[in-house]
Amino acid sequence: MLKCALLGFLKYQPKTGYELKQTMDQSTGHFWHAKQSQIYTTLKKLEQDKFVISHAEPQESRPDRRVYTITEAGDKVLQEWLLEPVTKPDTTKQLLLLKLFFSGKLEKEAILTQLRLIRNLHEQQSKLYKTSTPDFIDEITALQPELKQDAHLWDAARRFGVLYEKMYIDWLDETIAMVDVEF
Amino acid sequence: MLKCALLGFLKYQPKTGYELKQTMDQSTGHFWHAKQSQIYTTLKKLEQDKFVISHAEPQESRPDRRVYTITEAGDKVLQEWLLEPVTKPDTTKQLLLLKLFFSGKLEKEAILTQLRLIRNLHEQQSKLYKTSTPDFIDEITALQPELKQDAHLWDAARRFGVLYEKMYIDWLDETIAMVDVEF
DNA sequence: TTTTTATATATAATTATTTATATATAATAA
DNA sequence: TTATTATATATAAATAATTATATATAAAAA
Repeated sequence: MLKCALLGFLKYQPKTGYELKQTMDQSTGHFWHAKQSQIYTTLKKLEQDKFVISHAEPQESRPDRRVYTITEAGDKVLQEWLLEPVTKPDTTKQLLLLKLFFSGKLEKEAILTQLRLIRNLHEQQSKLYKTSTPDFIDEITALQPELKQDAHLWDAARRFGVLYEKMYIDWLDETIAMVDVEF
Repeated sequence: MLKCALLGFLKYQPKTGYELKQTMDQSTGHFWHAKQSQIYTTLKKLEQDKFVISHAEPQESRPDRRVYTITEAGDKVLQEWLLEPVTKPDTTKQLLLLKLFFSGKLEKEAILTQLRLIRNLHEQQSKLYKTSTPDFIDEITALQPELKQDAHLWDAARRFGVLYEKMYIDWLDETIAMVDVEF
């Protein structure tokens, strides 16, 4: 799937591995991420498959930038992947839920400490999504009107993050209250 | 992490790989899962590490059952893992969000089809969580009063599933309406 | 002035996970 | 009666992902 994600970004414009890592972290980071090493190795595979081509751009006093460009074949697999229906809900792995599930014999304070720590993390995460929707879409549309629909979908993904963090914090508060009463 | 999950289950009682797979699917399935093959190979590693021991139970006309029991060393690592704080929110991978993110150039109907399909899946998933909380806890507590706290935590995990599915469907409805207007 | 951050790429080693396959039988459902 | 589901374990092969490491320089911050 990372292959398709990288093709998706390269469809907008050619990029280096370094730039792809940053773009991912800043845009899809909250629902799709990859380590730097995985991005570089996946770009190599994509080039072997002829879905991207690369060229080196020399720089003074730094390693060459290797810029990747999507090919027609790459564009085709991207398009096919986008149209392929998603047939099952994602099975996410939630470390906190897993630990909590087995924590019945822990002391009350150990559980509450765990929950409060995670609450802080989600509180912080929640703040990252504060930009308001209309502003964001207006800004993009003013500069690049051809990206209007893209901007709406990017914002939908952001809104997912907003709702998710709100839900998570609500659940934590409910759960903290429950542990406080029942343990 | 699967290692710790398996130890967590074996702490309650000895189990076979087959039973662990079923127990996982039915309990932690919505926030932690594993394929059968991974469970069997992980059990082997756990036995090499002396965190579990196994013995074969002969059966007529079927392969022997291999029953795994947690050891003292295994119990210790489980305990340590449970107390270790979770230091970052889980970075989940959401295939639908990833596709949607790159779908700005697709036709309106292609996007709506994708979103409606997923909505059905989450609608179904949502129904799996309907059991009411007090009933569930009462039932377990009546039979095994020593599991009262465990039952409360298991139910907290279930409630997470309920809230998550509700949030997801709300977001899908919002997003479907947006695509309907803007595309 | 020393450390950190940012710019840039790359590989090795390990761990985690999935997919596919093999074997074998009994009970149940179509 | 035929196909599927449930019971049971196990390995091979492939893919995905993480962790660690190496190299090199400039700018900015502590």
